[in-house]
Amino acid sequence: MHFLEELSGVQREAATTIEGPSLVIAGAGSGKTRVLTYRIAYLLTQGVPPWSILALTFTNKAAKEMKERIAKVVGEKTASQLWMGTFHSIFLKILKYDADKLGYSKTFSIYDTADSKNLVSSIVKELNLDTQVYKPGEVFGRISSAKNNLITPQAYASNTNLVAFDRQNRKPEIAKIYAMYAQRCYKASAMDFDDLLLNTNILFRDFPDVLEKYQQKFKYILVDEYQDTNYSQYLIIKKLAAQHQNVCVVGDDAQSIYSFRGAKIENILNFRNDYPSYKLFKLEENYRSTQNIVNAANSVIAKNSKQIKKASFSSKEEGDKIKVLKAFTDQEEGYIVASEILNILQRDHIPYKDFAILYRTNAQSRIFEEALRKRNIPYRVFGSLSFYQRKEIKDILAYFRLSLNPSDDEALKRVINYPARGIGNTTMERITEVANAKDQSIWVTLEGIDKENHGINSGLIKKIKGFIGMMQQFQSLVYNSEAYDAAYAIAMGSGIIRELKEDKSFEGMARFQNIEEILNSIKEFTDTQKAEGVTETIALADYMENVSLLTDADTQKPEDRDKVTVMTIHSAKGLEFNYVFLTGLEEDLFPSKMTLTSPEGLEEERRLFYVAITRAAKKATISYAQTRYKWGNLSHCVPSRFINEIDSEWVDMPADMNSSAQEIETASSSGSRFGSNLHGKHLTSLSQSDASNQRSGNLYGRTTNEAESNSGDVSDPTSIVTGMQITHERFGVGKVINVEGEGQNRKATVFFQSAGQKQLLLKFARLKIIG
DNA sequence: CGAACCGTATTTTTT
DNA sequence: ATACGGTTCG
Repeated sequence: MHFLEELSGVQREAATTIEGPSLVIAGAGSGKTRVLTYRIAYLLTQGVPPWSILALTFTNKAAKEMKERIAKVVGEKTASQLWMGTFHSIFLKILKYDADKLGYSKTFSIYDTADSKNLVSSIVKELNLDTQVYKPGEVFGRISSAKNNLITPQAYASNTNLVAFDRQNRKPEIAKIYAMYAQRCYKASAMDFDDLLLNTNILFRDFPDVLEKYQQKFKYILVDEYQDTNYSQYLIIKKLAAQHQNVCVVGDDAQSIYSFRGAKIENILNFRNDYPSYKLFKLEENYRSTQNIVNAANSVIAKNSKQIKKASFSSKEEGDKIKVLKAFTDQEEGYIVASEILNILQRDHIPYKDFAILYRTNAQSRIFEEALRKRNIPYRVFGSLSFYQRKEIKDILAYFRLSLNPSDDEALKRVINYPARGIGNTTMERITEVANAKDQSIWVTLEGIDKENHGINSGLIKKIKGFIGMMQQFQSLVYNSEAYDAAYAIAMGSGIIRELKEDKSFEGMARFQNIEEILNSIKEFTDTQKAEGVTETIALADYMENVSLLTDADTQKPEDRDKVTVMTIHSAKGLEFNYVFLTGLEEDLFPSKMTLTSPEGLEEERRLFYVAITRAAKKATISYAQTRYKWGNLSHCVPSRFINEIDSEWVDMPADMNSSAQEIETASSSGSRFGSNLHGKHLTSLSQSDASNQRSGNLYGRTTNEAESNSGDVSDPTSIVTGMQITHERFGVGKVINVEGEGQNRKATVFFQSAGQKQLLLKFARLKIIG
């Protein structure tokens, strides 16, 4: 058990105290993954069979990495027999086995968020309700949080609080929508993400023998990121652990950032009440980050009221202070961050993968993508438009789903007229109406289209029959062929391949490649399974089970190994990087405007900030922009309160933290017309890293004669208007995006081919109009 | 039915 | 800015 030597005193105790309930409070970077990994390895070396260990992680990636580390200690074969994965994937596995007990098909589908919202939307329309009032996303949110609190439609309708709340919000029909939604999912033999947990609870409640089977099976239960479990998850664990009580939960209340998904920080705070005989382990030493980073993070989180007391500290070097970068525009923020990365790269010769750019919202990714691409810095964006959310991927997966589960109405609606086969909206509306009236799936209704045509003409019936015939072929394929063969036949037979091949546009070709990629991944999946010793035929159903809960963070291609990571703070949870750029630190963006309605909301944003900054091992850099495009127009930004909440001891502020409005004023009233470094600085305000800018700080500092000798110069600022092409004496060709202000204060936002977006005070700008 | 056009809402975070 | 939904015309 040499591996235990890699653990510190507390870590080792936490890893080897295996009997009874344990609560491990693990601060950021305190080696909690290591503790979990070695605890499992330790259990295995003590003779505990791998299949009696249940380890629940927050992401597939975390599970995969942990499994690999365990495999190194105990061997591949043993590690592969562990029950380790996300809540959703583990309970999907359990539900697959007993789905029929709950009245679902064994090949039930999984509705992703988009499917769920579509279904809600069609129910809202069906009930003749206003979609402006009953916004699908919002209604689905209500449904989702009800499910995560184990509130069934019946319970919802009779819960006076919920009903009163909805009535107050002028949405009294939500209970009804929820009931219909649940019914439709059930009829379609489909579960949404929340159902995977809810139905597990129902299975355990209604089938005590099943519960007992798993209670006995799982002698040791481990839960990672316990602070982010919701009530539904909490109860599953409680039930499973009831017999052996060998439950070890690991978490950090300071890193609870998923309350919007129903996570209850109370779960970790109340552990002591649920398991009074629990043992507490506090991992307080941060082995990841420098002292400066840990101190800065602590100084901010101290502003929160709800927390378990712990003293997080670092014994590593002091390190650099947190650096704060100010940018004039969002574009410039991208430019500065990219420059800074390039600087460090050139100075230290370190790999790209040491860097991460983090932000609050996915919408911010584009600017960084552009900036990195311009500088040829390889990067990988996570989230935003995940591979599995792309239209073509969802289309082909819908064919697979419908082949496996003909009741899957959402899949059917997606594919019946893609590629176009002349079965349009009117027809589908009619069919759907009949299906709903008869309380049967659309598929069954289509099958019976002959007998009672519902005002559908013979041409259409022929088309529908064609579709049915095709799907029936696919249905037999998925059961009788290997996964890849079936998938390939469906891709061809459905006409998807033909459709995409015809599209010669750049996007069309990309879509075609994506289809190829998914087919390859199926091939890869079957090959891996075979390599792992599975001898039966690998069917498409096996692949679908595997793929339905994957996110793009789970799929790393070899060529992605050394790239700058670009992602939201939420997805960065659990990861670490030497250099972290925490961007968009502006009020209403981070903290997000949506959260500022409640103190709890702000506290969660603060925890998010804590998570973000503690991702950094060596250095954390914070940036904000003074202006940013929101919904297509320029808006003014105020630096985030979180910047000021960092104890000034641990942070390097830019010389002036003024707002841009004040600066413009200073600039125009500062007297000297030329040669003012101040103007050069604030108008370009590029990074310290851009040496050429620094040196040409007085770029406007020409003599009047020189300037006037240039006959094309703009002498009258009012002659600059939006849309005009101009050249700037240093930035070159650019296009005027926006002009605002009057007289001396007139300024223009200009997009330059070479330098990106700049804001220029026209009074000082040397411009030439070229078109 | 389907392509083309127009208007509007969208940006919180994810399994 | 853009994507999506709804409307209109061929």
